[in-house]
Amino acid sequence: MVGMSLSHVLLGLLADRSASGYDLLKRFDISLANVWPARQSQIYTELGQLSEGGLIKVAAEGPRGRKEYAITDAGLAELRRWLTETNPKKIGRNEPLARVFFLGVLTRDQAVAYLVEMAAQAARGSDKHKATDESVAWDDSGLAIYGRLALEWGHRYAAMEREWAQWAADQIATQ
Amino acid sequence: MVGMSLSHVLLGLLADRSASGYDLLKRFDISLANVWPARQSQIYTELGQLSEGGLIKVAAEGPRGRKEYAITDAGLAELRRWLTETNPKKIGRNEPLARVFFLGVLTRDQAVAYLVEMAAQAARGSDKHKATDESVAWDDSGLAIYGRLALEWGHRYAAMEREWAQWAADQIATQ
DNA sequence: TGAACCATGTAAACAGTTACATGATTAA
DNA sequence: TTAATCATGTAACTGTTTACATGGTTCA
Repeated sequence: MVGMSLSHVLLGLLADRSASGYDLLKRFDISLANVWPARQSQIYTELGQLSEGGLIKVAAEGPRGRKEYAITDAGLAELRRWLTETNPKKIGRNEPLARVFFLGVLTRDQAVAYLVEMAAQAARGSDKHKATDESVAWDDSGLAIYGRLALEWGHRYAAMEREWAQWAADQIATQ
Repeated sequence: MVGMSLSHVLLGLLADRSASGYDLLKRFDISLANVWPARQSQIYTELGQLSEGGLIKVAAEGPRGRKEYAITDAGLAELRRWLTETNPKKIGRNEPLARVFFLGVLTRDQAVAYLVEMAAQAARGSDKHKATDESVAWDDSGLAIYGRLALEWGHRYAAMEREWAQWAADQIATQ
């Protein structure tokens, strides 16, 4: 097990259903893009390593060199071990918020504009969430059930950020 | 300019006040640890590169080989350029939330326990924020003013996550 | 027949973490 | 005198991004 997190995310997606690298890439885009982004090259590399390590296997080959991967028993055990016996590291990087610390080097107008833009971005995020919610064909698989919980998190996050950014812009503007 | 983000964060801290690598390391811990963590080795390496690039300079040398860095005019210009002319990438990794997607491979009790622990963690985060707020000697520098806004963000974030996790645990438990 | 999409793979560069390594100064 | 703190630096490794490279299949 080389990559500690992307590898487990891939195991999680394959636990829901077998898929090719290409399928997984698209599934990332609709579900995990906001919490664990991954590039095409990284996904293919990681699939190769997981396969070599016996945590997934090529279950079928299709046209255009398509390889459909399925999780193995060892992979499922590893996924469960990761979820129950290791702690997620909670610290995450947040560039938009990191920038806020340094707005003091700009003019007040520029700082307010930055915060207003953050609020607008959050509002746009809300709309996008709503659209995703309506467009995704939710089945009753575990991934769909928990994916909807995560979507609700995104909804609340966007609302919180919009309100905070409006409040912050007001603090600076009326200071 | 090699590192795109840590380098700018260091410029931002040095714009507030000159400091040594050691000082910066501690300032990270109290202010930026939750939005842009950085290790000692990374900070020292980056300071070397910024210095080589003329964005900061050694303003004074003290005991034990201490080097106090100060931002240069070029560095301040670069910081402003970064803040006003480039867009922050908003996507960030969130491992605790990423794991939520895959709770379907666990038993219901295990999944609920995971969400309850997330709520507890968020509650502990709230307490820690309050403690930080009270312990930090806030001056009226730009960094202090905007740092307080970021602290309020952390406060609201923790409250949102606590409420969401409680709601989510309830959804699964009573399903 | 050409555009859109399906599908995979590698190499180089960059960013971040862990581990190692050293030594001076201060305060109890 | 010894423990805590101050202070810097490098090497190896892991993880991520960008760029390059190739070609098959489907549908209008």
